[in-house]
Amino acid sequence: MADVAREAGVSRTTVSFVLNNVADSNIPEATRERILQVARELNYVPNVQALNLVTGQTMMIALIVRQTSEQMSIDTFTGEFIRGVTTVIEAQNYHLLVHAAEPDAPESTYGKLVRTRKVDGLLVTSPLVNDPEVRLLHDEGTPIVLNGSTDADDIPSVDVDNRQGAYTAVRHLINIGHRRIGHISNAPFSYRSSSDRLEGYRQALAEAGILYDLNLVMQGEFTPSSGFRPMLALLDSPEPPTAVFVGSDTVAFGALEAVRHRGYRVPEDVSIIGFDDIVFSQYTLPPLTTIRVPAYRLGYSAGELILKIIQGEKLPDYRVVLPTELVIRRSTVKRP
Amino acid sequence: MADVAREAGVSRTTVSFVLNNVADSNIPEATRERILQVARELNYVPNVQALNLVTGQTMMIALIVRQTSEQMSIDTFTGEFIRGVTTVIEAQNYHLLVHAAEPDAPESTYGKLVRTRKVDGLLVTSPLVNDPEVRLLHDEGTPIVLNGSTDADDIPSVDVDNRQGAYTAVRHLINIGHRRIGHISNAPFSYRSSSDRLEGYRQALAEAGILYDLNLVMQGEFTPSSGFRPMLALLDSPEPPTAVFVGSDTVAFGALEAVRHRGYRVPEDVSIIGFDDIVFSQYTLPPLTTIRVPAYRLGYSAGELILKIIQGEKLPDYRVVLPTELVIRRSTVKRP
DNA sequence: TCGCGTTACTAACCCGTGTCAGTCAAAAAA
DNA sequence: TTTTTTGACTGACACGGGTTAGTAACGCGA
Repeated sequence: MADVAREAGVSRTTVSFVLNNVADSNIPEATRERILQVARELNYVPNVQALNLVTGQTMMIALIVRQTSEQMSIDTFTGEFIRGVTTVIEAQNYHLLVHAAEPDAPESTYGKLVRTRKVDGLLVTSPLVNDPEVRLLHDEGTPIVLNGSTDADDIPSVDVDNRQGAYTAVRHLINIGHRRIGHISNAPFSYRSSSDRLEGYRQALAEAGILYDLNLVMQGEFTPSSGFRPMLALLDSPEPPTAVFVGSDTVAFGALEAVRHRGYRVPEDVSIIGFDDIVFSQYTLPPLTTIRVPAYRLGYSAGELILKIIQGEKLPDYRVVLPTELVIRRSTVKRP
Repeated sequence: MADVAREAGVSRTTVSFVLNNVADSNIPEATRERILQVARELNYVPNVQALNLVTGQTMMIALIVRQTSEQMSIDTFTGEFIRGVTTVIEAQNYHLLVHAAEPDAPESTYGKLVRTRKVDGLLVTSPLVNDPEVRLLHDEGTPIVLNGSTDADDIPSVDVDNRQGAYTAVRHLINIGHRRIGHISNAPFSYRSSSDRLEGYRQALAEAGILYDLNLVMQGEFTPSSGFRPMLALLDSPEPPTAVFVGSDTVAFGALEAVRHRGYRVPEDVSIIGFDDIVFSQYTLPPLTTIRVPAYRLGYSAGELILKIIQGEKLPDYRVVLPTELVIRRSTVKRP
């Protein structure tokens, strides 16, 4: 910038005024043109580091991901989510920093990012949603948005309507004649998403006057293999279900496998409905009926929300809840 | 830092010396202790922006991804790759910036990142590997590592041995008695990965004395649906193959679907082998025989390589080629 | 007592930018 | 003619650190 100033025969201040289009700095058109010309010739590009230093903004938002390698390899959600986030924030000149929080290093691994002024705000994905560090940072005034629901109602978050989605799924099974309906969760019930989905399941049953039977409720944990045993258990129970609501497509793959393993068929012997609608659910045998979760739009919303918070907008409600959608394919069928 | 200096009754310089453990600055233990104590009390954290400005380093590496939303939703590779990269670079205090390059904005969208000093280096994923911008940046001296192979041999890159992997796949089919073997690519043949895999396919055929038949070679494009039609075409041909090597698991899913669609069975009527070994390949019906690509390790290697380049290490060879592994499951079977 | 080498620091400059408070000459108003 | 206003700029400080060159005080040997 100093070079440009020298070359154009003006002060650095003037160059700054011109390049930033500062109002009330009456620079005549001739000078302005000359400066722009020189800047172009000298191939001037501002140093954002210096800019950040003086403005106090980093134009950077961190996405904190805590997943094992195994989870990551299964996960198509995060990719779509990232795409949604970047689409919004890059349009406003922000960038996304992806940070993998180590499961064993319990704290301050990501708090450091904001304390050292590396980023302006934090997007935190679900397993960390109840981390005390999150609470602390939020109370310190750090712009933060959770992806997933917590019990902490005052922290901004973005999530899908899990209860409603589960309700819709089970309602669908009931509508097509099922009364004995099992459930395998997507994750341990300590996760809010799991307990919310369970609640939706129970609500649908209650409305239809079906008794809640604890023997029909099993716990899955993210992976296909975690759906295998629970499904076997359901099939082997004295009074097996005619339909099962699985809280995650990925877990449902293991469940499908288990049904085949016992020599039964989907959907003739058991109907199965999943949750998430990942791409591969179209290609299982049979294609999986499921509840669609708009991963891209969740990311998009999270991006919008964090930007608003960073820019100090006062919003009436900091929580975004997106609707789900029932996608009927071939793994569920009318009970004769 | 000025606060710490004032509180400790020393100059800012001294504080800097102590905090950075500068050699040859003989600060007595007493003073050192006092400064550290005050820094702790005042909860001092350095401002990395300021540090970056003075050191000229940003401790930031960008990963440039160019994928459509649809590709992203299928992709489990990128997630694992990211995990590999962050594992290495965060250990050295670097961070990863993920940038989604718009397919329509052809250039300088990511070059800007390095020119404005936002990042110290670039990791570029495959669709962009032949982008002229890449060439330009490399020639300008930007530290850059490609994920995927190009014809430009002088640019550092990380990739799997595509030719060898394909060779192994087809060799496997030949070993179990197949002679009429089709191929559906993972991507258009303009992609280096596709043409390399095709080459491996041809090499295996040639070695076994099998004539290369162009009618048996089809083109896929990333998605399951792009594997559907080509497979139908192969099945409907006058002399259909008894086995097909598909250049991508994802595309293979569509192929499996096509086989069922025509009322045939895998592997009894056609054997199918994929490429990538994504998690879901274990859960197709039948589970897919495939070639494993170490996504995490590719990311890890890419991270190591870019750090070495940034730190100015002169390496004999800037190209990393990782081996693949044959994973035999149930979609391939001995030809009677 | 003087000179010199250590020890324990510090003043001042630099990185690349934004921005406020002036400055100076020319034009307009009194 | 003198004063005021306007136009066109610029000097200097700030952001939060790293670093080089230098200095004051002290101890020690001659």
